[in-house]
Amino acid sequence: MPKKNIRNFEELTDDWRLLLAADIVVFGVIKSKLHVLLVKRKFEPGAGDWAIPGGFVRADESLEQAALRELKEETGFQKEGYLEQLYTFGELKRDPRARVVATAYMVLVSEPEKIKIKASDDAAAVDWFPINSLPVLAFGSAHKDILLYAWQRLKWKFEYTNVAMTMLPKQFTLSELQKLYEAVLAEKLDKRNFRKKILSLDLVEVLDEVKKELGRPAQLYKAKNKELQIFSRIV
Amino acid sequence: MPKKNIRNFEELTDDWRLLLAADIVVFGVIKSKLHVLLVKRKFEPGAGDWAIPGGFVRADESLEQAALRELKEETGFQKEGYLEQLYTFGELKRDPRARVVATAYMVLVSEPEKIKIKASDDAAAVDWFPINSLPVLAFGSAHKDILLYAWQRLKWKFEYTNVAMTMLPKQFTLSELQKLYEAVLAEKLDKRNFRKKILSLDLVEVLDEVKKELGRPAQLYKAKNKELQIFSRIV
DNA sequence: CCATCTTAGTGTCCCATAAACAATAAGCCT
DNA sequence: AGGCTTATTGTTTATGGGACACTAAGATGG
Repeated sequence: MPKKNIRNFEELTDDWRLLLAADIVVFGVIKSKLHVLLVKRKFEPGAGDWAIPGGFVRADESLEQAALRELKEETGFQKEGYLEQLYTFGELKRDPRARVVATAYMVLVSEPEKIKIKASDDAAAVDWFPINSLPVLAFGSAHKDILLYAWQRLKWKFEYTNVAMTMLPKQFTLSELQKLYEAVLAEKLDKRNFRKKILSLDLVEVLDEVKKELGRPAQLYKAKNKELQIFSRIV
Repeated sequence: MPKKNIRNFEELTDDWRLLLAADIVVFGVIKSKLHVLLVKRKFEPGAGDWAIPGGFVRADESLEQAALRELKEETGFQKEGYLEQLYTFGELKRDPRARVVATAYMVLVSEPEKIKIKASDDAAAVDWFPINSLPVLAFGSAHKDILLYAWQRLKWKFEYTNVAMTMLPKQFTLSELQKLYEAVLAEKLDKRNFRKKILSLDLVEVLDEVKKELGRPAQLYKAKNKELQIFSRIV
């Protein structure tokens, strides 16, 4: 029977000893498909399987710092864009080595193809995977559950906030914005209703440049406000 | 400089040693006002101040188990009703004794006046406080921030889900349901629109009993579905 | 230069739901 | 019977979401 409580910190024993991990789900859109960044584990448990980047939180850093440090260490990329805490998974037996509790974060990046990623010493590889064709993941269903939870949250954020602005380059066309929404929500949207809504919410600002590609040139816009705003409903 | 990573669990040193706490915000409505359950701390830090019930998670129990165990130990009441994880607060220097990370939970109870609460050995007192007239709280602004965060979340849940059903007795009148909404949202609602909405969402079932008090007797209802359902908007 | 291809851009109608708003009903008490 | 208290019920208006198809601008190639 463990001690009833901890009044003096020196009483701390193995009864309360656990590790806290920070896992980071990184979302980016590549070729109009939503992707997540995964690392191939080099060591046990789960060596050879793909996993969400993450690692243990040190006693002298905040949870967010730990999440971003691990991301940098494992994938070589510096945070840019949006960071949000998702959920803390605290069931027993997530890691056979010890009691581990994991707090999951979500990071959104724009133009993932331009980000240089490279596997660290601890990872055998780093790569982007389409959210709907994931490889075999380590840690049983735990990491897959986290990914699907994160995707759910991301969909919600797209429907009710302007968070999409953090996944776009400085300049973009309304068609690009719509393709981003369609990639995240995994559904087609009506072009006219979409543009009407975006413009009426005053999310974007017209630039005096156009983007010329195949077809009629498209008006370029920039985000009017990158701070998170919550709306009643967007799409 | 700490070690770069933990490959063998035996390498665990003080660099990764921290305590995980579970704090539980308990909401109940008393006399048509939203209240929270607090404990008066008997020991340092914050002895004499009021605080959210909570304590450290043991290595052999899940986060939820820890939250409910601490609630039981500190206030003497067994969980009943709704439990939801809120957020994990991981900044440094929350507790002067050691590095502490805290995961906050929210519990909703019906008929709080009927619940017997009693201070444990570790607490000097336990009591309910109206959410908008809180006492001086321990841990700087940390616990107050958690309470306000929890209240925000609760409001959202009331607007978009049927979670209110978990805060009602088995039988209730529509006026009682409306008073519950008004207590949580801290605003007056239109009686006709409210009843129309509740009935159209099929949240309740008519009983063949009425409640007689002062005035015209009121139809009694029961919840049709206590499982959490999400709607586009309720009130 | 004209036809064709490709993507950008635009407006209307209908329906469902939100919001505002007041009179009647049922029981109790004196 | 009249007055008090709380319960119950419907209509109108305004707003926003959802469905829907044609025109515009530039590029290319015959």
